[in-house]
Amino acid sequence: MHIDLNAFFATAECIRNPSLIGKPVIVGGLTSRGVVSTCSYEARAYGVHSAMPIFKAKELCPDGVFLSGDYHYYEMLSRSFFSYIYSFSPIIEEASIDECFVDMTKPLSSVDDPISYLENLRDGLFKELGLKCSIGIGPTKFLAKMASDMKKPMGITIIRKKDIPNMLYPLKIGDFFGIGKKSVPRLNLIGIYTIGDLANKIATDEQIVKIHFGKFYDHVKSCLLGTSSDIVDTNPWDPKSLGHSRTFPFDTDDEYIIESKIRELAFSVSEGAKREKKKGKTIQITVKDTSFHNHNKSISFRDPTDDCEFITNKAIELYEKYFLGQTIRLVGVTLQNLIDPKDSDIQMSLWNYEEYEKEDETRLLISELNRKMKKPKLMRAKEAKKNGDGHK
DNA sequence: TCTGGGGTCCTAGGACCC
DNA sequence: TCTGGGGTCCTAGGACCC
Repeated sequence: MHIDLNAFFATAECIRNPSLIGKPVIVGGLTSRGVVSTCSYEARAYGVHSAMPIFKAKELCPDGVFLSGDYHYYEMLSRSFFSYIYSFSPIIEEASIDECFVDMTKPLSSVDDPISYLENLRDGLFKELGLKCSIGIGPTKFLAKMASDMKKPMGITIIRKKDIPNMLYPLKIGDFFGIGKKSVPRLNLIGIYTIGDLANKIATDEQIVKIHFGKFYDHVKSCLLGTSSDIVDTNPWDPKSLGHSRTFPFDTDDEYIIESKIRELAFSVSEGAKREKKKGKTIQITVKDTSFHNHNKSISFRDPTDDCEFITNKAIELYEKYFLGQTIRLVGVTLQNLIDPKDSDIQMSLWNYEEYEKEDETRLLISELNRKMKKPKLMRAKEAKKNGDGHK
């Protein structure tokens, strides 16, 4: 089973303020550069949707109720949601704040009428917590996920293996979970507009589909056959990276403003790492330029860190080295290659800390030299070409 | 006063090692 | 006379999801 809360943040606001029920509620960043996070179905009727700039939502729905959101409150409600689901099955994969996969093999095996059982689950959630959900049932996580998307709000949908041609093939290719808006035009180019077209193309010209999807191909094929994973992963979230970023109210090249923000972000990142009991080997800074392009610069170390000062200094060094003077829209700091310090303590103690430092310095020196070497070489080649004496 | 912030995973090239 | 094969790590960029 895949279960998805409908318009979660907007519904959450209605729960604590019932006077909002029935109104177009729009939750999102209320700054000039904010976007819609979630909105109620009443707001969707005006054409408002997630990720839409707030200013546009205000144009479409001037009388909407605009709220900035309260993530801690949503998190709390989310915990209650999962607790409720745990009372049906202990095998749950928490996929995000408002959705999860649940292994219902056992609970459903002793049930005569699965639909009324699921209606009961859905209505109980609404009665107990005021939350609305859509439920999808299938033999794989993919099919359950696709099913829960089909009837919103409060829908219950079953996709059996034999239903795949009837229920999935007519859908637009962009509805396939994992195929996004960049891939759609590329697939259109080879005549794939629907999920059925994709299945057909695999049957008739497998090679071209393989080239398009790369490593993703095997997964896509198994999804269409109804043989992709049905394993509900109960492991708690184990972060691989932790980062924070901020969009400035105005594009800026002000070194003081940007570096102050980097300090704040680095502090939050360090706190987050400590909270999660993680250390990272790589520090990355992200910059979004005025044309919305992202640029990342990162540096790695032998010894993982969660140290605020270290992260701050490295992030600022990266900024000054690569972006100083440039006008930017957003800056971010991320700690990557996270490891559990417990796992590396043994290895750490085998080494002398100063050896680590020396290694880092040596490595930095080498990469620095390489960078310096690279340019002149290229320039030499260019000059040689220009002078027509390349063979010299 | 025009488009957030949190993540995951994949690709691809280069340096380096044996 | 004219350049291996296998592998890891680092870095940058990008697609995708909620």
